[in-house]
Order: sequence, then C-alpha cells, then structure tokens
Amino acid sequence: MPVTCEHCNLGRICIPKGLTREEIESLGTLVRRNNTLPKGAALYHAGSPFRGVIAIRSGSSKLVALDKNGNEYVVDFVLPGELLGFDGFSTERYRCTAIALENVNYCELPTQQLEVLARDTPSLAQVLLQRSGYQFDASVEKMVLSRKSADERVASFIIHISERLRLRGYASTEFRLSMSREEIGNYLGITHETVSRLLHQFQAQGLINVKSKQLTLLDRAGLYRYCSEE
Amino acid sequence: MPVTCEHCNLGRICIPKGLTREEIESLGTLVRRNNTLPKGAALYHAGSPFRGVIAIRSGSSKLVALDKNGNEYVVDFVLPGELLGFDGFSTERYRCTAIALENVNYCELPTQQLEVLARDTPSLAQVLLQRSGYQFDASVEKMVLSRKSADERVASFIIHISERLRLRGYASTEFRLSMSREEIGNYLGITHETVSRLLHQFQAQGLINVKSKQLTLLDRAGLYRYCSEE
DNA sequence: CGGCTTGTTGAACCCACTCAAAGGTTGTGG
DNA sequence: CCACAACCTTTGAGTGGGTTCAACAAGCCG
Repeated sequence: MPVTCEHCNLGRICIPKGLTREEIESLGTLVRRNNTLPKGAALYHAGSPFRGVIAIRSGSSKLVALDKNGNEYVVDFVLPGELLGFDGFSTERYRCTAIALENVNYCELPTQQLEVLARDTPSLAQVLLQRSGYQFDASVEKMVLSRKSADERVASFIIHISERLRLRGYASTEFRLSMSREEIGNYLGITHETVSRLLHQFQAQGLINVKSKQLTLLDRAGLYRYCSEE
Repeated sequence: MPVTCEHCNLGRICIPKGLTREEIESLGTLVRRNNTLPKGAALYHAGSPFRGVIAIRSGSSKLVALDKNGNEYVVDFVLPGELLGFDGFSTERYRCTAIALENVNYCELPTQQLEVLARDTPSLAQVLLQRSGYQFDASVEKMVLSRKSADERVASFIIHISERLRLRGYASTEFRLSMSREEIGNYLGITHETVSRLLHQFQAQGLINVKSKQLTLLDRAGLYRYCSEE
C-alpha cells in the first residue's frame, strides 16, 4: 500500500482532520512524503525562507530560538504526529531552528501548494488557523508554567509529554525522553542540575522511575498533585 | 464621513492590510464597528464561545488566563490598533479573558462572516494566518524574556511598549502605562515590588522619568543596553 | 475629608543557580 | 571487541537575586 495521506496512520491527528475524503486525496498529491533526516540535522534554520508546514511521522525534534548574544532557547519539542513550521507564517522566514533529536521521518506541505490549496479548499485554511491557534494555547500554558516552582515545572513536563504520547497512541507510562537534561532544563527555564535533582526526588518518592533517558510513570496522580498545588 | 474600514485610520495596521480595495469594501460591510466598553469590563470571557476577531481602536486591554487554582496570569497587553481574539481559534472557545484597562472603542469581525469571507477572499485567510503567526513570534520573544533577569525584563518591557506605540503613530517617548505595577509584574513574572524598585533605579540612572502611571523615556539607548547584556 | 486601593521602601529569607568534581553513557577508531 | 574520548548525568556546598512580609506614603473616588 502506498504511503498516502489517505492511508497514513497519522491521519486523525495530522492536517487532514476535518477535511473530506476528496480534499484529503487532493492534499495527498501535493504533500512531499517520506523524507528522512539523521539525528542532529536541521529540518529548517532560523532566518531561512518559509517552505511550508511539516508533519513528524517518526522521531522527534526540538524548536530552538537564538537571541542576539547567540544563546539557545528551547522553545518547544515536537513529538511524532505533531506539526511544525508555524514560526514561519508571519514573516515568511522561520523564527526558530528545528533540530532532529533522533532520526526523523517527515512529510512536507510546501507553501506554493498551500496557497493554491487554501484557495480551493477553504476548510484547509480553517484547519491551519485552528492549528495555529493551538500554538497560541500552548504558549499560554507555557507562560503559566513559567511562574511555577521548579518541581511543578518538571512534574508538569512529564505529565504533558505523557499526555501527548497517549493522544497519539503511544505508550504513555513508559517512554524515552529523547532530549537531554540540559534541553529539558532550557525548555523549562531551570538548570540541568535542578532537572536531575527533581527527577531523582520524584523517583525517591516512588512517583516515577528514571534510568538515563528511559522513564516509567508509576504514580500519575501523585505526580499530578505537584502540577499546581497551592 | 462614515466610520468604514476603508476610511479607518487603523487601516494600515488592522486586518485590511494586504487586501485589495474591493476586498476592504466587502470587509467593511461585515464588521461591527464602533463598540464601546468601560474600564474594567470584559471584551470576552475565558470559556465563552469564540465570537470573532476584535480590533482595538482606542484604549487598551489586558489578556488574562486563569489556572485551576484561580490565579490570574497576565498573558498580554493589547494597545490601540492591535488585534485580539486569537486565543479562541483552536477550540472555538476563548482561552483567556480580555479586560479593558481603560474605556475602549473597538471593532468586531464576527466568526460567521469570517468563514464566509475567508471562502470568498482567500487573501483574508492568508492575512489571518499571518496575524496568528505574529502571536507565535511574540510568544517566542516572551519565552526568551522569561529567562532574563528582572532588570532586563523591565527594560525590555518599556522599550517594547514604546516601539509598539511608535509603530502605530503614538508618542513613543512619553506615554501612560495604563496597567498597574501588579499587572506589569504578573506579565513579566516578577513581583510588583521588584517592578517598582527597578523603575526607580532606572529613574535614578537618568534613563527614564516615572510619575505614577506617566512615563518619559529619557535615554532609549541606555535602557536598550539593559535588554540583553551578557 | 476619610477610606481604600495602589505604589514605595526596607530587611530577612529561600529557592534555584553556580561552581566543582565524580560517575555513566555513547560513539569511534584501532 | 576493547579503549579512549567526548558528552551527559548525578551529587554536594556555597552564593545571590528576587521573594516575602511588613510598614508607610501617595493617589483616587465616594
């Protein structure tokens, strides 16, 4: 069976959601499917021209922004089945750099096609606007999180990753953190030492099990209690 | 002269930017113009159904999110000429509550019209996607800011407000901070005491002049030097 | 004018950072 | 397949920026 949008196992969560069968078929003819990149490679670079929206089929990625002093800021992680590229819509150039955290397989919906398609398929515009809105919602959550203490941040991070994996049909109580402690800390606005300390504190409390990058959720409710107690 | 989109002094920065004359005219027939709300009133409430996109014509507003404990988080300030409502696109319900910081006059582009219009006017979808993308860019900037020290945050805040006012044709070196110290601190992720201390430190250094809510920028370059020194 | 919200200033404290050093893991080349 | 190097992770001890708590001053509105 060919790898088409119609038969893709990401169908329910990727762009096609909300489109008719016909629309998905015409979408399928425009998408550049089955691209691969090795760990550490960039899906796109900050400042380069907007190419389109990308869907991660397998592997994962981080979205990093650089400030004028060259400091890296991890803005987001992208898990399998999730979209990226929304940081290129406003200025036609990407605001961030997207780096593969492990080997990735992805699909690309090029801009030119996107404009044509949005004209012929009004619901695609709706879907894209909706997805773009998700980004805003996510940024609100992150803002709220950035006012919390370090343990709340780490607890929320684990729960959040777990939820996102579950939503996409992956194991949600036992998974691999493909990013380093440094990257987690950068993302959460704390140091990697603090991340390490808290992961081991949670383990000592029997909430999780960590062995290097492998994580097992033992007591979701217990961990959840950390996510915004008074 | 009637208050139409075509003749609005916000034309260059509001939604119409990028649309043709004909498109602006048809937009004008759908927009609900010249609404007013008193200080403290809500333009919309978190959880209520998405009504559409709103453009502030005069006055200003804050966008606040509530967490499950009822804590308020100031997510953004909206100045005259700026748009709000993007927090409603993804779930069809607003994620945040928008409160007027002073009496506001605003225009509203209702959803139903928006869908009709997006079908007939592909470039409107483009414009909305672009505006939605701006929101993402802004959230990246905020994330970067949230890793900085308190003085960098306050300095950046002043510069940022000033820039936005300048962009829209208002005085950029002498203006009123329509929000309280508490709200600034909440927005920046620091306490109101720290905001107060830093404003007065900047004044002591001759960078600004503050008298209650009135602010004068004396040394933009000097202030800018705070915005991300090593 | 009086009461109330908002803003300012001081002093003590605490959480997360910094610095440092030891232990693990991963990948590469001999 | 082992050895080495580079990187990542863990753990400890001391420090500091911003918070907290508290008291007072200044606007603001009835």
